[in-house]
Amino acid sequence: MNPSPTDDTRKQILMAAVERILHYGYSKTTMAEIARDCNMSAGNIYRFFASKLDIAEAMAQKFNEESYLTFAQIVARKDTAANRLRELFHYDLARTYSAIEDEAKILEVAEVLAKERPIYMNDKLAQERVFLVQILNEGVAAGEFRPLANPDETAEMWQSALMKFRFPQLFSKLTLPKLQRELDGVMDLLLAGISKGAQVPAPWDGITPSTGEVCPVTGKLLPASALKAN
Amino acid sequence: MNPSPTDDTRKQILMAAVERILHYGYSKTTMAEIARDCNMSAGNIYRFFASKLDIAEAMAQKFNEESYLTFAQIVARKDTAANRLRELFHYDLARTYSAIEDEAKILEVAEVLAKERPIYMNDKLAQERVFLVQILNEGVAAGEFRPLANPDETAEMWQSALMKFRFPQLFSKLTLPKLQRELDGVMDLLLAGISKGAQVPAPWDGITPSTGEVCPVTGKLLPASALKAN
DNA sequence: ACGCTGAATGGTGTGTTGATTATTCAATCA
DNA sequence: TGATTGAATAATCAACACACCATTCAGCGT
Repeated sequence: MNPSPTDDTRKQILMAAVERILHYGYSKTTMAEIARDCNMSAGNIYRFFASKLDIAEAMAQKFNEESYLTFAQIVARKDTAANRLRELFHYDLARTYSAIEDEAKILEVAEVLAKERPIYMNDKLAQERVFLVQILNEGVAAGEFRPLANPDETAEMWQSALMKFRFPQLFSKLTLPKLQRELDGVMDLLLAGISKGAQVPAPWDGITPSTGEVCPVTGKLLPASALKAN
Repeated sequence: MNPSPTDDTRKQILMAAVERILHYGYSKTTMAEIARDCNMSAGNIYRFFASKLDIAEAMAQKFNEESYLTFAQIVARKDTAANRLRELFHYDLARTYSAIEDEAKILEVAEVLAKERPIYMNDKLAQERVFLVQILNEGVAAGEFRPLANPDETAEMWQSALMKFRFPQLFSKLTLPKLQRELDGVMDLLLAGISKGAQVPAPWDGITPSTGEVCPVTGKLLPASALKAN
């Protein structure tokens, strides 16, 4: 609970690592260098972090927790639920984008983490979903949105649909204004989809009328001429 | 117009290339091998394809055109617009997924093309959008959907939101049933968003009430403690 | 005992060399 | 003359040796 010396050392290591990684990149900074910055041996770092990858994860978590502070502010703000959802996603996009712009090396951390720690990406999404669900529920309670059968699932679907705007690997070469306009467009659709008058589509059974060849397993149409016979 | 000998040769080269690439992968098949299969010299291939990459593109285009045949069938089908949209995306997902499953080497072609020919990916999206716009317009005309200010833009937004389900690089490690369920969930939201009663959200000005620090440039909130001072 | 070091280890990058390969083009063929 | 070849070229790839680095742990110091 209280700041133990262990926590301090952990923080010190993390700070040294962040500084070096932001400057030289993840792969170019070595455990020995981080240790030297902290006046300790490389081996000793392992008493505080199980691996170099865990340092990257802690770094990302720190970055994300800073976002969560703002997310919390946005959630608490006196505004419509729709506006708060917009705020939240726009804030996230702008922050991630500018982080990459002026700290290009941070992209490498994101890539390493996405490849080597896919579970962390899921955790991150789950953490963020808490804020989304909160806003969604308030929007429903306020009569702004239609009743949602499963708000947590709705939040997941939002994340799915907005994936393009949340992962640097996917947008790093598009311009921010273009991304912002597109994000707005998708959110228009999603917001309309949970608006009061929206008609929830009937569950779809996936059965396809028989025109053309039908795959016996999935019931889906096959192309008129398949690359390969099934 | 008529099948000229030039077209025949082109087709022959493409067929030989497809066979080899599907079996050995893109990088492992050489122009010399393709040429040998066609009883010609490697140099001669360049009279029919400007580069090896163009062969990959032609291969992808052929694969996609097979899909477009089915897309056309789906568009022409007697069903609700909503069901046809579902059909179309489910068909595309299932076909792409199974292609990767039983022709793993095809993923390499997709990756090479995405990296070396990003423009082709845009073309592909534009080609597919034609089908989407058609269904959207019919849905509006039939009174099934609300009037759409700009159907082409709506189609773009759909593509944006469904990106996760259309690019093998993004989903190759998830299971098909999981993907199908998630695709349905996102489409539920998107369909509700264009349903008759849906309320189009008011345009958003992006101005944020002043709580916490505000970035002078974007007007967006900064995190309580930023990684780096601006 | 406990916290730490620094040498040992295995795996992973890196640089170099020698093929392979995509691509071009002057020369040949029909 | 137009279509095709195959040698020439420059770029990329593969293999090898070597250095480097993340990670471990036996032992030292406190």
